[in-house]
Amino acid sequence: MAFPAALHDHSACIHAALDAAEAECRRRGARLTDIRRIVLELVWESHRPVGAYALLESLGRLGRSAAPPTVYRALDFLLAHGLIHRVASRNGFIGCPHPGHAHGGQILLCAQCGMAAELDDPALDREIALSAARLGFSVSHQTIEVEGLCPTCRAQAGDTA
Amino acid sequence: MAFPAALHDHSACIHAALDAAEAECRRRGARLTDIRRIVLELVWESHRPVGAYALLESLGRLGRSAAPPTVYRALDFLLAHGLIHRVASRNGFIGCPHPGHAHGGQILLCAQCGMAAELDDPALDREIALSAARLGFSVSHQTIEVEGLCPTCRAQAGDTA
DNA sequence: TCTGTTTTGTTATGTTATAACATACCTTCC
DNA sequence: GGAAGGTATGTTATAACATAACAAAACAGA
Ligand SMILES: [Zn+2]
Ligand SMILES: [Zn+2]
Ligand SMILES: [Zn+2]
Ligand SMILES: [Zn+2]
Repeated sequence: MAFPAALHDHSACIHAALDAAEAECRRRGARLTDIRRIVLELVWESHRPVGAYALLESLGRLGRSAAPPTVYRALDFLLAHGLIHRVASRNGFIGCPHPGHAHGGQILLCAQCGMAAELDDPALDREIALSAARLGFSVSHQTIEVEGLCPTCRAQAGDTA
Repeated sequence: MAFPAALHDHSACIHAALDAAEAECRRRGARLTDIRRIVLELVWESHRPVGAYALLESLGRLGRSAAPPTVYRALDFLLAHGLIHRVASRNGFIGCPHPGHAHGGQILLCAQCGMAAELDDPALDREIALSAARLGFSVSHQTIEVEGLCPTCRAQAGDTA
């Protein structure tokens, strides 16, 4: 899962995500309604976490103005079916590039440009489960949010390490 | 860092935390004022994450009623000096049992009883840094919040695994 | 004591999230 | 087609979390 480059064909990202979502919903017998699809599309407008109220405004700009519960319900649906991840440290949401494929949320966040990417390292999951087990704790769900500098921003800052 | 047992001498936890905080502030030349000490004590009232507004109410009950900024300022101070950790997924705060000793936030949260404990596994930090580096990402700060069942609650649920 | 700095108080407001209930919309079975 | 039951959305209000901006007080060093 590479970090998104500053410039890339982002419409491809959106299309891929929407297609994957359709497929996943079909597979699960879940209904990807208009509102849900639109919200997912809006979440995918960038690779940065988006807040619920920003989505609300975007909806308004599309002539689909709504109240908070509408957005939160759509987000809940998308979360429940693994189509987006919640970014707790930012009160925001990002699209998941590979729904269906089981994985906990391991998210990299660039402090400079705000871009997010998934780490998705199974060794990490294992290490956490193992480490927790040593304390007698059994893991059901984990949130990993890592802040730092993305490759692009490091290069800009002259970080050659 | 063991998971706190359901029944334990919690006044000892509080005393130890307060003493450690005094020491750490002395060492740093930071002023642990009345309000800050009281808020820290209130954070330590349990091993569960506490919200800012719950602290506000507790303060009121102590006859020390205050407005939100007072509590948030105290929390900011305690965070800045590593005396508490923020639990992003719960909008809450827990006391740090070993301030001074550098460590990222690795927090275990029991879904049943709500108790929290720190994992504090350096191997985990290393694995994250390494894994991120493979994507060209340099880590500055990480939030790990793991939900699951604590030993006590597992036993209660009959989980023998 | 004076002076500058840090801390706390106070008021107002911004931001994020949910409760509760009404309405509309599909789906299935008759 | 029409009723019944479930699912989804609309709507209003409010709860929960967090900060901006400025005033007053406490503190520390000269
Ligand atoms: Zn893209
Ligand atoms: Zn970046
Ligand atoms: Zn304790
Ligand atoms: Zn428990």
